[in-house]
Amino acid sequence: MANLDVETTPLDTLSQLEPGPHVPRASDHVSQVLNTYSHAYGVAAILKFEGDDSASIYCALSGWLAASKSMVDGGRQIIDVVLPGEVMDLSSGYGHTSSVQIETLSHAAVAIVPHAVWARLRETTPEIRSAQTATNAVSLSRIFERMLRLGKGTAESRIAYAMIELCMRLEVAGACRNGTFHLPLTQQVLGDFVGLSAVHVCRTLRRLGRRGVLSTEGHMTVVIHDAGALADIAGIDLAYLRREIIAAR
Amino acid sequence: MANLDVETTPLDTLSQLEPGPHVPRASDHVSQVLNTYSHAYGVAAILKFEGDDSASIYCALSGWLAASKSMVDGGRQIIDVVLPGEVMDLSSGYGHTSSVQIETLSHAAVAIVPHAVWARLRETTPEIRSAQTATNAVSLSRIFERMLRLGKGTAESRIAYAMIELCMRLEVAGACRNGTFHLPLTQQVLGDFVGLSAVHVCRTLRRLGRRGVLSTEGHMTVVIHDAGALADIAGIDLAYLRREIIAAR
DNA sequence: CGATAATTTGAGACGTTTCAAAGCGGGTGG
DNA sequence: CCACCCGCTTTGAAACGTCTCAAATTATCG
Repeated sequence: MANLDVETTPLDTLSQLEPGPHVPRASDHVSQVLNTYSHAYGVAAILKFEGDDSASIYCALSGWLAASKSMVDGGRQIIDVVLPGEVMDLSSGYGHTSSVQIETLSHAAVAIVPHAVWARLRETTPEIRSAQTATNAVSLSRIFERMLRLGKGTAESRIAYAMIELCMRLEVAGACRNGTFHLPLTQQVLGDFVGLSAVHVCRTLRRLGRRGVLSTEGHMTVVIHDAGALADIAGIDLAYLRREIIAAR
Repeated sequence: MANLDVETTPLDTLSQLEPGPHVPRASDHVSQVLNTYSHAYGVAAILKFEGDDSASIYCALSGWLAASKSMVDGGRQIIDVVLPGEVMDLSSGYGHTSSVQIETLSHAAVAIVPHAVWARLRETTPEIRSAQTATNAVSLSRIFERMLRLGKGTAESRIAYAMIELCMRLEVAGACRNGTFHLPLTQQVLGDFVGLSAVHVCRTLRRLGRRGVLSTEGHMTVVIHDAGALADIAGIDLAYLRREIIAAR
């Protein structure tokens, strides 16, 4: 957690990236810019501390990022995760300090683009502009859904919701087929995301497993068997949620 | 909670409003626009349901508003509150549907300004533009702080944080002096804000009272006696928090 | 002043956390 | 290639915090 290995070797695997809708595959120019500012990181590398100036956007070219906050007594809450192909723009329009810490959850290639550069890109590329507007909106909606379950909501509904949300988002990037997807997270980290202890994440996951709703294989590969039941437990309507938290293409 | 009394009598008490920094007292033009679109509501009036189109901004001229979400089983979480003089712009830049419900927490005069109008106002009034940018940033920071405590954080730290945040925000509007301020909220509503049951809000408030950290008078008038102790319980640094969650003037 | 809503307090149930120990599993170095 | 080691998962048992239910008290509003 105090790891800070910054192997800032420019990444040349960018072309392998299957971009989500937020990073239109369109213009080579965009790819070029992302490539220029890309860096490779190990697991749990801290890209930015809370309180640092936030003057860049973060695009996960591969791997997962997290924006988190911590309490003095050590507890950590993950505010949002950034999946491959997604962009996190903390400072939508202001040059303030960051109220969250940015870190990698897995090995990751990250494009850290200065705001000035990104703004210029946005001006010259209408697709980027509209995509980002939509992205900001759905990000907020997702945070609100999670917040609702953090406040009112059992362990089961938090886990169920998280699985549904991550599945839907990964589908966009083609990283989820037939309800099967891999999470590069330990149960500890998943707990930091949904507001539960690692032990209770384990128990909850296994309880859902015993009921046949989902199953896990190896290190955090999840298979959703009964999406309807999972949605009931999460307390959401799948179609409504998709409209709410996935950016329209 | 199902109340929907819409007494849309245009409000002429606007001039009484002591505007916060978000609504620069400056141009009469702004006041005029707000006045044009202002309506008076009773307690618990629902201004917008979750899922409705969101094509307006909400400015609390007097009274408090809340943005909330509810679970199917009835639990409600208040995502954010809007204090007198503050503006809530859900759809910063997109014409989507709202992912939250907007309602009044008290009697309130609310300016509901269509986006098109507000956008024009923003273009012609630089102060509005920059104020709104700053407002958006601090709103997010506050939500993140609350989210952290919703996930990790005891009842005491949630209540303590809420009191500090509300006190700081009310100071801006001149509605808090020497740590004394009034909350137009029942303990039930406060519970919906901090993610606790009404009963536990009561217990926590009284426990803090017994320790001499704060006291309450009548219906939710709060007096903070020991801000330092309260900040410790909330797990924050007062100076840092103020920079983070209060818009620079 | 009476009706109604909100607060306060107690007691018990429930869900989650913590602590602890026992199984995997994957990676590394011998 | 095997054995070891370390981190992650799994499970149990007990402690803790919060919720629910219920009743008494206090405030508010008409």
